[in-house]
Amino acid sequence: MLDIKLVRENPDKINELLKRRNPELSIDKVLEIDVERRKTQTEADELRSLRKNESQKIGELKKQGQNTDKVQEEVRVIGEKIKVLEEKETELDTKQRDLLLNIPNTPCETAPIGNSEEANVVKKTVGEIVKPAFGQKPHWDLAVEKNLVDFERGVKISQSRFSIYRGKGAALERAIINFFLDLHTNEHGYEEIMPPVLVNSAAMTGTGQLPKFAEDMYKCVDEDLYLIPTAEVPVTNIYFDEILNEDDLPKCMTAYTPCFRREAGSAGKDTRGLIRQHQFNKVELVKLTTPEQAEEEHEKLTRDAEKTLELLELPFRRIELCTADMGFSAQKCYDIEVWMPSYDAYKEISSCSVFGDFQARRAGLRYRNKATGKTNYCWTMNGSGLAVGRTFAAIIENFQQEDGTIVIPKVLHKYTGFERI
RNA sequence: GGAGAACUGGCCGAGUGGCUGAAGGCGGCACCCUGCUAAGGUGUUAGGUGGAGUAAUCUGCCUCGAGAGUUCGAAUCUCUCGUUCUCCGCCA
Repeated sequence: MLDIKLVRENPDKINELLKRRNPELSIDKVLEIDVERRKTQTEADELRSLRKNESQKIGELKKQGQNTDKVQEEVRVIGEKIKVLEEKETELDTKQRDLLLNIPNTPCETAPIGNSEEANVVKKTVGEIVKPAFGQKPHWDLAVEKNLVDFERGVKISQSRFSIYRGKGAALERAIINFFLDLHTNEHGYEEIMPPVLVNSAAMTGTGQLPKFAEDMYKCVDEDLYLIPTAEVPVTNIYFDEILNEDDLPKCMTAYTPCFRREAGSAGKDTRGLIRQHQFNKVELVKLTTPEQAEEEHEKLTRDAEKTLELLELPFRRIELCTADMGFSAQKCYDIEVWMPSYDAYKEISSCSVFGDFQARRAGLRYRNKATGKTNYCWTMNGSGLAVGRTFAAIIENFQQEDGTIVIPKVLHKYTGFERI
């Protein structure tokens, strides 16, 4: 959620930044309501102040044993007026909040400007793309052939885009998860978190999934609970409505969870294989930082995610997303894309975003500034490190041999217990 | 699911209708004292949202789990909901 004070003070700047995302975005409507809201509040405040003072007088008069009927009646009338104003206040307040909740974050100044993914900027490319003479099979064929993933029976017990890892496939998926977690906790200094995968609407609102993206999530019928679309939601909200000490920042956390997405708008896209499933495994990285730490910590976080691919020896590249391609809550975002032979292209495998205080304002994540004693909103950022299923797909596609076997990357051997499939 | 108890500032904890945005303690911060990474003293320290001012700062209002109600006036009384603890029941 954008800071209303900032919006009020720099309306032109905010509008300009928002329009870099989408020319239709504007905060004008919010500002209109803001003016009225403040006016109403001032009126109500004055009346409340009056009531308070008068009520206090009644107390004193009663102590002196005087009759207070007349004053009481006057104050009662004031109370009625206050009630009317308070209703208006609440209404305007809600309206303003609703509008703000549906406005995306402003992209940072340096984000590449553009109106489609064409404008994304490649920042670096790592590893060589080897196109073997024999021609690699796409992972959806290879995984079925080797009985690593059972797509058809997954659909039978659930629905389309749900699948079953089995045998060495399940072992490989588990190995990747463990490898990621071990690397991030032991080498990169993250705390491992194993959070609930069902969370309430407050948490979903805190990280920006609600109210705008309600139709993309699975929701419990009888309770205020949603299946998480990413571990970002429970992990970022761990400190919901808390005030942290500056000394405790940055908070670096990593979590493996299954993730659940309805993929409402993507019918027909990536229907084959593991790329776009309704349920998938992901190891997430989340950091809560001060604004000063944010840039450096984001670079580190992105490198931490990239490190996993380097160790797996998968070719990948980092791109910086342009203003139109960034997620709702992000102000800056790097995507890491891994080489996928079946697409003959790089495919997104991790998104490392900085949210500024956009999420923290929604989630009430604050810290106490050591020098001034004042509280401040944290900055939040996250990145998947990485989508496990996509990593799985990349491994079996990139490392298949002419003889039909798949060579497992060395770093995984101690987790899988086998070196080839 | 049923019964009882509880929910107050960063934390602990007083507070049963006006003098309480809230005693006291801990923790934090500042300064002082002290010859050794100890102990002590003094002061300071909630959040939100408005208004005035270039600013330092001054000032109104709201907030004692959430919401509704009673009242001239609610942390304090009533109701609903949530959460926690204890006991009972149920349990793939």
